[in-house]
Amino acid sequence: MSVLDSLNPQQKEAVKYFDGPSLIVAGPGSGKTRVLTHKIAYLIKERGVSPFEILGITFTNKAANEIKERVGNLMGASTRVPWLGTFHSMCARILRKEASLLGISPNYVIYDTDDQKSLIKHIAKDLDIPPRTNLSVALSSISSAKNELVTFEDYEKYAYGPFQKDVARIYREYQKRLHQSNALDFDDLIFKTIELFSLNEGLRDTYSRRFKYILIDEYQDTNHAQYVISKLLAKNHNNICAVGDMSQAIYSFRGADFRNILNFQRDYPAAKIFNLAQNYRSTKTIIDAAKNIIKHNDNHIDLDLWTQNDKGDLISLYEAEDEKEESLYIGFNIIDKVLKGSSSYKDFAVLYRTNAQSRSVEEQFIRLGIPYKLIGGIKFYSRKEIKDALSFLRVIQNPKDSVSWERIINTPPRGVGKKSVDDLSKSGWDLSLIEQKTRLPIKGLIRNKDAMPVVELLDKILDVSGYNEYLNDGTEEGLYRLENLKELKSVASQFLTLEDFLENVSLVEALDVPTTNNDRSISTDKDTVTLMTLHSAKGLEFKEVFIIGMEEGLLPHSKSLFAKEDIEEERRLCYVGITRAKEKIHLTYTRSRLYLGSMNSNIVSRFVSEIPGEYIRFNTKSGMQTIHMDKGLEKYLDNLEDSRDFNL
DNA sequence: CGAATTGAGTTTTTT
DNA sequence: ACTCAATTCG
Repeated sequence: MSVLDSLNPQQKEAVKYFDGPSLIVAGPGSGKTRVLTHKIAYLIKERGVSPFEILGITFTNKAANEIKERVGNLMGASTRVPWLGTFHSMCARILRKEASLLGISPNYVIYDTDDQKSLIKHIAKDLDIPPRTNLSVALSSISSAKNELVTFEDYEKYAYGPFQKDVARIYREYQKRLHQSNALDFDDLIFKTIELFSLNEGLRDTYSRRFKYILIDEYQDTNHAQYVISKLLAKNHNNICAVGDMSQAIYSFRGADFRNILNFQRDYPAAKIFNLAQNYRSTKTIIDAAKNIIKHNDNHIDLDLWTQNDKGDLISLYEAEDEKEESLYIGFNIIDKVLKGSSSYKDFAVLYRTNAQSRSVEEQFIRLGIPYKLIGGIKFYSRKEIKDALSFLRVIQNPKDSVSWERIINTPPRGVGKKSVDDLSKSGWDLSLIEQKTRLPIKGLIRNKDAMPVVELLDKILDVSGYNEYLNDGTEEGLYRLENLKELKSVASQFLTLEDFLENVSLVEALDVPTTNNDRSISTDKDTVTLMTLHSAKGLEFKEVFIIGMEEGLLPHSKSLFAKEDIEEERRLCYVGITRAKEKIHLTYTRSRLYLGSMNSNIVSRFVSEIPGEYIRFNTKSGMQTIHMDKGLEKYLDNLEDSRDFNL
């Protein structure tokens, strides 16, 4: 059996093409992951390429793991799987090995957004930056600069006006302190790797020669630095395969530049283009509606998506009184179908533009007894106790890490005040001085860090620092936090070295730790409705999808209304949402809604009116009554403890 | 030092 | 409406 079997002709062509650059334009539901995995398997199995010579880059680590697993299935477990990861994880790996050439020691730590914020706050104070300076904006300016490969020297040269001049000073100092702390931020991982490759042509050549085949997924969401590094790596063999779809570019707010995909042919003139336009996921109605919306974008290359699937149901549109009724409507619809046995909870997803919208849905789902999981929201790794525990580990791994020291030097409170912190900071976090002031036996732990399993190290430091005792204060909250630490320990137990563990924690998004109303289990295959933002829905599919808040000001979001390109991105977001559904789309909007504390009356989203009327069935309250009167649902509601106020 | 009160800022989010 | 951070008070 060949790895080419079970592919359609276009997919087959895209998989088979291997000598030279190519761009695979993959519409939603067109079997993109299938093509990627089969292409890797094809190269290894039928073209005799060594896994060692293949590099695969994805948008998230989750996607990388999925591809790893699926390639493994195609190949049989004995074959080695190629390098697969994100741009960041690839660069972290290269730097871990080669960073000494840049004067960075290999035990560097990676600073996340919180670490960056506290560092920058310090800097602003020390440099006497005016107190009203918006430091978040300053930080994102620095981040954008790095994504555009602008050094602080260049930034200083071109800074215009007082704010940018301040940012320039912060940027310089920020880099200096990162270096002193032996730390890199996310942007640095890529920035420094590019720097490394330009300073050391031989090294670039080594990696570029090694990777005969480079595959990059979600190419429309790459930023400039990522674009440059992929070009550097592809220089020798020119075998770069970019996969993406401009209609699904939704991350420009993070520096992604979809012109990278539009310019692919200019950058690689020999490039062959493959279009995957057949959709296997959705009904004709859904595909047609999505196409009608996206064609309103000027900046849109028509892929002419099509499907052989049936027409299916019409798109349902519901005008609710307010957000409560909107949520109730969703809940009733779901219960009705589950009771009838035609669907189970996991077939449904509720998608929204902003996280704040999830609350009313959650409230009603809890009342109605609908199990759900909320994706996003509070991240596991940004919880206080997790950050504290990791800071303890990070100072053991890298005793120069000033941000981590400042976080835990007086946690739990042990009488180290501002003055002492200053002294310690000035000493460059001198370990003897620290032990003297805190009685924290840190030296011994640093000496023995590799002599014991990570979990044991974690247990020890949490004990000797008094952290365990500090949380064990008998409160509900303390117990919950200890529970979370247990979770962290179970993750830690999967790693052999401290370095491995810390790198994974920094680079890999929280293992699925969704909050559920039933229990705190982290198992993901529960029969629950999924609640998430449109952004996090990319790449997923559900039988039925509710997109709520189809209102001007929410989708498109009010902050996007001023610029045409921003509206176009909102439209792509809507397109992504609609194409998640296999069988049915429900759109809802409200006459008025309570949002961030004030009442708003929004008009229905322009994207709704871009769908031709013949695809839509307008649902009214009386339509709801027919569900409401249904015997099964009525009985269900009667059995609930809190059955007040269910009349619409 | 730590608790309590006030105040600003709330799009999307991965790495 | 609500969170989170910064400042002020005991």
